[in-house]
Amino acid sequence: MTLTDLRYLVALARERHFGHAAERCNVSQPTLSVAIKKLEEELAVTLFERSAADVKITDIGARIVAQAEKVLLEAGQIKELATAGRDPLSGPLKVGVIYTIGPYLLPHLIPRVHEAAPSMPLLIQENYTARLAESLKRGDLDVIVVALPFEEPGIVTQAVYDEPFRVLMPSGHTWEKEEAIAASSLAEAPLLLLGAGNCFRDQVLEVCPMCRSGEGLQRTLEGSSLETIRHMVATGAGITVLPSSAADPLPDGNPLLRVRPFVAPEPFRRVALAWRVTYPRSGAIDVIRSAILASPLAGVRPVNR
Amino acid sequence: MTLTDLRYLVALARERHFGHAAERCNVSQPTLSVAIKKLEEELAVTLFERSAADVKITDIGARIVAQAEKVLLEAGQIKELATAGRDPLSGPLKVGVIYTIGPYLLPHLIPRVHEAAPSMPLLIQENYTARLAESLKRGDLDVIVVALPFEEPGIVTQAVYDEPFRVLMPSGHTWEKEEAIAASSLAEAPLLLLGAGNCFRDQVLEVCPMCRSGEGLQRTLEGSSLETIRHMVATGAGITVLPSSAADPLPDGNPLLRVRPFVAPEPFRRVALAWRVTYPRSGAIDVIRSAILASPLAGVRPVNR
DNA sequence: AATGGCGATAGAGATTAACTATACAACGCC
DNA sequence: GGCGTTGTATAGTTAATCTCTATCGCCATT
Repeated sequence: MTLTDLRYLVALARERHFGHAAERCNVSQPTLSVAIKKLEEELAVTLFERSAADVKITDIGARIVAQAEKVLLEAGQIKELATAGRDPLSGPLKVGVIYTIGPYLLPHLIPRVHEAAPSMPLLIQENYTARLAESLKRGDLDVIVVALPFEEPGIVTQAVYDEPFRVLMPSGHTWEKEEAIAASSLAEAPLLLLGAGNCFRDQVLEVCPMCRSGEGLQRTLEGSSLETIRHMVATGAGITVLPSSAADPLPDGNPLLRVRPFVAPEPFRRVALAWRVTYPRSGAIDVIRSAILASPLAGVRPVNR
Repeated sequence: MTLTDLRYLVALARERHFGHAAERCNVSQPTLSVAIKKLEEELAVTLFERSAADVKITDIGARIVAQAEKVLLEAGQIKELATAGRDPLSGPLKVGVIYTIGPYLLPHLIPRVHEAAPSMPLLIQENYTARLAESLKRGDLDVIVVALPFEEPGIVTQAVYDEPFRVLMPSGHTWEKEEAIAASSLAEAPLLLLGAGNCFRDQVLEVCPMCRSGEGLQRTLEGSSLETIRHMVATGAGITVLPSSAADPLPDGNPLLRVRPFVAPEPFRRVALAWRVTYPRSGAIDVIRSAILASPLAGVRPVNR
């Protein structure tokens, strides 16, 4: 029993004439005859009474035809689903973003994606890189926004932008009069850092290797966020390093805080998109990338692909 | 897209492993691989993300699989319908009976059929032979009970029983003292007859050809029934001829009526079943025949097949 | 760098589906 | 009653499709 057989069956039930039904199915009369006969043998029931005068459907035949129509209808739905699903910009997209990017990127990203792909709602999760990577590999996420380096088997990445780091200090700090800060000097001040698991923490420590050893001078704030640290800096608890998208939007006239760049070469992080090599909706990822690049993130430099 | 493809699809969605899914479908892994690939091409959507680690279903794939399961379920219903319909004794049987048999046969027939084939309800219609024949050919009836001769293209008949004719007369009639009545004498008395269209009327006139010409002596009662005629005979309006199944059950002590046989050779009618040569439920017809023969119809003689 | 698991691909063989041509059955017509 | 017409079934051939075995290639792991 195949869907073709069922189509023949339904056609014959409608036409009550092998020749006409065959014509409607664009096959020859013997083809349809044989198919019906085989179907009757397979089901071991007589579906039609053939006589010279006409073709009559049996009671059981009529019931089976009705069921066959239902099958064909449901099968047609598959094609409809496929047609509807063919557009990579339709259907929800599950996006993951690391904590140190989300709050600054998403307010810009979301409306832009909505405009570019109105029927692609975003399901967003913020988390650590490691957690995002796991979700991505499991299929719980479709694409994630992380900082490089990021290498995972089966995952491809595409750099989107570079983002320089800034030094954030309280007003009145001794470095306030400097134009730019040298990375090496970070070890001198109490440096407030995010907890382990945040890649940004590691990147900052890489900028200033001495900070790692100069124990006591840096303080790790578990379960915290950049915003929390910013407030702590404002109270004079220490200094910190922020990505430009988090640091630069601060009103320069903020009475309690001062932002300074690093001396060249500026340390920076490279932000990238990552997805499974096998992920089929590349069009959706393109939209995300474009929307990120269209977002006004302070200080960032696009990376040419 | 075939039902087989959909079975492969559903299996793969369940197993998330080409090899295992193929095994479950009793085919080789390449067979399943190719089938899925072709399905994806036909639908122009990616249903699964393949990677070394595992097989993930896409969102659109999951929706299509759900739909495919629905299709397979409905298709399975076809087999169930066929299995249920394979028994010729299941499902209603549309039976036609001529007016001069119905009232005497059906009260016996119906309970016997119900006992022999409980899941075969009878849909019964009484009518003239010509009307029954038409309905039978149209397919509105499955089998009819008529008197022979009955010849129609595409229709087969099977004699069931012979039924002798009786003379019915009011008490006190001059023939009351006769043991048996000669057919030729019928022309002498006012003979009450059914209206045109009833085959029994023609059969009676054939028994007594003189009645046709002896005008005035026979009276045609249009729109009447044997029972009505019986009552008229009781009032002394004339005599009539009845089939034995209608005449013999009359209590012989009935004060108003007398029943006499014809002198040999007794005239009789041959009652038969008729159905389309193409009708597939011959088992159902056998049940009807057996039930008729098991019915206690007064005076009838079974006809060996 | 080697290995093993897993899906994709290639090529051969077998099955099946379709066609054309024709047989066969039934009915209607002359 | 023979004959033509109509309509379905059958035969035989060809083509498409399905499925197989064998093998490749990729990737992740040891």
